[in-house]
Amino acid sequence: MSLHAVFDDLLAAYGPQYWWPGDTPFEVMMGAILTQNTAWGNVEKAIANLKKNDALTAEVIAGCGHDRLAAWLKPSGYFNIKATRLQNFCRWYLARGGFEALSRWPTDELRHGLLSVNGVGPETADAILLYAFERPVFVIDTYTRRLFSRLGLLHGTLGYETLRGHFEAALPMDVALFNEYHALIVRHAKHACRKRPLCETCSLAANCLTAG
DNA sequence: ACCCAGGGTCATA
DNA sequence: TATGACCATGGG
Repeated sequence: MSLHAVFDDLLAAYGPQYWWPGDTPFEVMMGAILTQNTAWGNVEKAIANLKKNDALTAEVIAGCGHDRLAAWLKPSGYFNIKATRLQNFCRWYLARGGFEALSRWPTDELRHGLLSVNGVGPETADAILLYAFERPVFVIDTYTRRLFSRLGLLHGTLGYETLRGHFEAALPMDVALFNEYHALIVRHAKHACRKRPLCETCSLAANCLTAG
């Protein structure tokens, strides 16, 4: 069972996922921060609040008061921390000229820049790199660790960079492939059901879905 | 009434 | 380097 085979299996089971769920690169970036340890449905509510108030722009988020931003973010949880994180990011983003300017940065420098923002860790940075800037970076999340650990293809205790290196070495450095692969892993994980520990949709190992 | 969710930071040892 | 506390709403 190779990383290629798992991808083929997931794609056959679920079909293309058309990620990231967001209309613009900026929405993708905000969603990447808001979804930290948070169910996506709650993130959608927070993003809807921002849109309803014409606040889904770097200028508004960077410039508005903390408490007002936090109130819009309330449904996504951790709203005080996330208000600070969104403002940290937007101020960094604007100070460097916004999306067009950042699009010209080499991937390594852009990654370091993203990681320099307080509140942006490796997974958030990589999600932004892959889904907003369309760079070939493999995103490692808890679902990825859990699934491949249970399939016996890697040790879940390995560090983030080590895991990312394994995937990127074993697969072609292809944006479309990395995009689809991560999306399929999340799609597969959301199929999890505690009452039904066997995966009935694809042919992956039994018990590859359940949490814990 | 639990458990979990598409993490990250900070304080300790 | 490696744990643990903390952040917080909402769905199952």
